[in-house]
Amino acid sequence: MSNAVDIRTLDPVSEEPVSRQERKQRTRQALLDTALDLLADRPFATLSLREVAKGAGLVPTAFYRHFASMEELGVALVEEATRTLRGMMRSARTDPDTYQGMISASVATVHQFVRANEDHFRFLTRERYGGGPLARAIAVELRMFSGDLAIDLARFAPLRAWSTEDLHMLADLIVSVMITTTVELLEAKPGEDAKITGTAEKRLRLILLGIPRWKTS
Amino acid sequence: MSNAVDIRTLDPVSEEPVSRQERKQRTRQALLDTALDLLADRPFATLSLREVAKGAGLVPTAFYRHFASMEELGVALVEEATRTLRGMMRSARTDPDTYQGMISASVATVHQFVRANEDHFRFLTRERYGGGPLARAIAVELRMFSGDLAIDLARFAPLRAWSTEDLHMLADLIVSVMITTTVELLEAKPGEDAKITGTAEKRLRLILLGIPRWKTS
DNA sequence: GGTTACAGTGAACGACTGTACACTGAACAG
DNA sequence: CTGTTCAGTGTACAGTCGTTCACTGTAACC
Repeated sequence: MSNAVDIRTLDPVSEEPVSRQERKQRTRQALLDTALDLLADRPFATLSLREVAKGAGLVPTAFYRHFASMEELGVALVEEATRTLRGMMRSARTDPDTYQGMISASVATVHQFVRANEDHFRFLTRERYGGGPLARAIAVELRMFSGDLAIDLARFAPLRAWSTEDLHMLADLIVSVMITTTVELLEAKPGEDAKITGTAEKRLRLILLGIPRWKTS
Repeated sequence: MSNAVDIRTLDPVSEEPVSRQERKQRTRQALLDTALDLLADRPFATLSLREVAKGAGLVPTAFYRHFASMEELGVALVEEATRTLRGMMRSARTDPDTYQGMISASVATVHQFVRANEDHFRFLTRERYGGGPLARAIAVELRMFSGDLAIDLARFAPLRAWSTEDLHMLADLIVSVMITTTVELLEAKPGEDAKITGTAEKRLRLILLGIPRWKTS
């Protein structure tokens, strides 16, 4: 009566016997993946331990072999999505020579990363404002993101003389434009990407136009 | 054994006998109010019909006398919160003579309305990104908000020549700054208000500084 | 080769969920 | 005064929830 399946026969590619801890890590990842799937159209707080376990092909109690609670899985999800976010920031960090080059390159990077990791960005933007501990964890990460951006901005000649407070103000503003753009991309119907990225570039260009006239405090 | 209480004796102020439909409207409002209370630290989707009913002093089944489902209550909540939002927009619509005057007045209005209606703004910002039908309804409302702002902006001399597309781009940018400011206010610890509104004014000032140099398309 | 560690199973629990149904009593219309 | 309307009650049911506990089989260890 057992409908259990020998996992080793499932994937014809990996014939080598997988170690036990490797298998454990795989099911852990399966739990994270199905959770992310289920989160496509609902907030994290509505996920039940049971449906995540079922989605990963597990009996409910087996869940506890990997996470002590759903909240702990949520934290792991934040870490995973955050890794993607940091990857994006690393990709965006270039030393372009012109404003326009910097703008279009940054927007293109955001566009590319959002489209390649929709689940992660949807999760981050959803839960950022959802309240609870996840929102706080994501807020901390975004502040780091913004702080790093401020440091990068400080290297640009027109911003050399700016106070650190004003640099943070500018960085936050840019980040908020990027978040807005991300949400727009995630809610967009197919074919609207070009328009969204175009508007995003405009917004950044307008902001940067104000820089030369700014009197820092 | 009945612990029912004659409602008319509860409030010593309103002695006059209230009509039936008036009473119905009161309990309906009680349902909305307790829902808003419970939403202080969790997303709407986690609210149960039973706890909202209990919070309003009702037996679960009585809930259906007022709303066909929790989702319908959510829609009513969006309408209520949206009314506050429109009130804010109406208050902010002045014809100031200077940029700086317009900026500080607008930020002050946002500050005042957010502090006076924290529940409504928390609900709106939380559910805006929470997915589901509520998020869509709120998104529609915010687009209207942004559209109205674009029309207002069109009256300013420096923006007379701008294309409507660019005006919408600018309006969206300003709205996104206002939303960011609202979230910051709602997450602020006591005493941080001045700093937050100050930063908000800076962000708007920076944006407006770019306007004269903008070449509209 | 015998023993241990441990990922996953399956049954059971008490609490909570939305909803159906028959009801009560007071405000209302005639 | 009489009959109707209807906001609110109480009971009940079928699901789902998180969590417990004793268990099984196999990879890993000595």
